[in-house]
Amino acid sequence: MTHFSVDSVTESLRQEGLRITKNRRGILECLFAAKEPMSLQEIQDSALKFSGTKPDYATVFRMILLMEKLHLVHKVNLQRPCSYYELRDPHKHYDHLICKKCAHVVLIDIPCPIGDTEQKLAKKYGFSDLSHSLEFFGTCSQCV
Amino acid sequence: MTHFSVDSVTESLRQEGLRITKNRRGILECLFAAKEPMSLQEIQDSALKFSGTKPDYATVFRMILLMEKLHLVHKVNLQRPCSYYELRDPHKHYDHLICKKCAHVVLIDIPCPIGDTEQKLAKKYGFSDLSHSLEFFGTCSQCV
DNA sequence: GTTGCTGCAAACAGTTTGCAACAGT
DNA sequence: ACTGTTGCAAACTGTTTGCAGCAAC
Repeated sequence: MTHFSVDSVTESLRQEGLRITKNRRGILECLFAAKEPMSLQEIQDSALKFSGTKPDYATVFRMILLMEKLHLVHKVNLQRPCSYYELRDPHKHYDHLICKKCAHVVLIDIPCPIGDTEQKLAKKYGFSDLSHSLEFFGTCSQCV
Repeated sequence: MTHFSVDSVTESLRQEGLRITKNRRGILECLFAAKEPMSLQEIQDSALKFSGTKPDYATVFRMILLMEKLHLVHKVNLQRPCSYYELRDPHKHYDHLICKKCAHVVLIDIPCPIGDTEQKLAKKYGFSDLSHSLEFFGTCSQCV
């Protein structure tokens, strides 16, 4: 199993029969360089820095859609008007801490507190195949 | 402290200097009758059954906006194209379990698994005034 | 009577699509 | 050469606002 990187994702895309264009490489590189989830707009602007050409908004949209279907990218609910996306290594778990004032997003790295709750819920409510989305909101030290 | 009900909320609104119109009463009644979070569209349609007149979409929008500001209503992230809202008794806690197939929403009534995680996070990341939003997704027994 | 509420209709913003030209394989 | 990808521009959808007439207080 390879390390989750621009190259490994490129390889996954190629396996799907997809073409690796300058645009797509740029988008991938900017996603891997990102420190926080990005909007399509931000990805578009940032991709320019990586590939030298600014992909069309629709191109970014279609690329992200594609990656979402392949579970390489995930939509994060930041309670803002547009959608934000981040790469997801399928072997890791992600929860967020979001500042309500400056909108700064921190990836939490304490053990996920959900633990065996999912199994309890599955049993109690007759659901299967459970997953969850957990976001914390608060005020960061800069904004107090 | 009064029971959370159409009347208690009506009273809160009145205290804010707001007028209680037929529209507003209808919207309140339909929210209290709701078993799941509702979209503005659904609220508009349902209010008709309660007050006899169908409020304009903009009226529903402004009423919900108002109630959101007063923390009487909360937006729920169901990962669908439009927003969904539910009443919130300020003294209760709400987490959801959502079926990915039929979109059925269940309010969870097990103790919230987040427990003291918020305090830990506050300490570790220097955040204050923490809250969270937690949604579980899965497949309900009808949809397996 | 005053002031807030409502319906209407138009403006907005983010998202999504169709299509002809283009580029990766 | 073939077929997937791109940019452009337009269509869509949900959200938000301005305003004149109406209704609660």
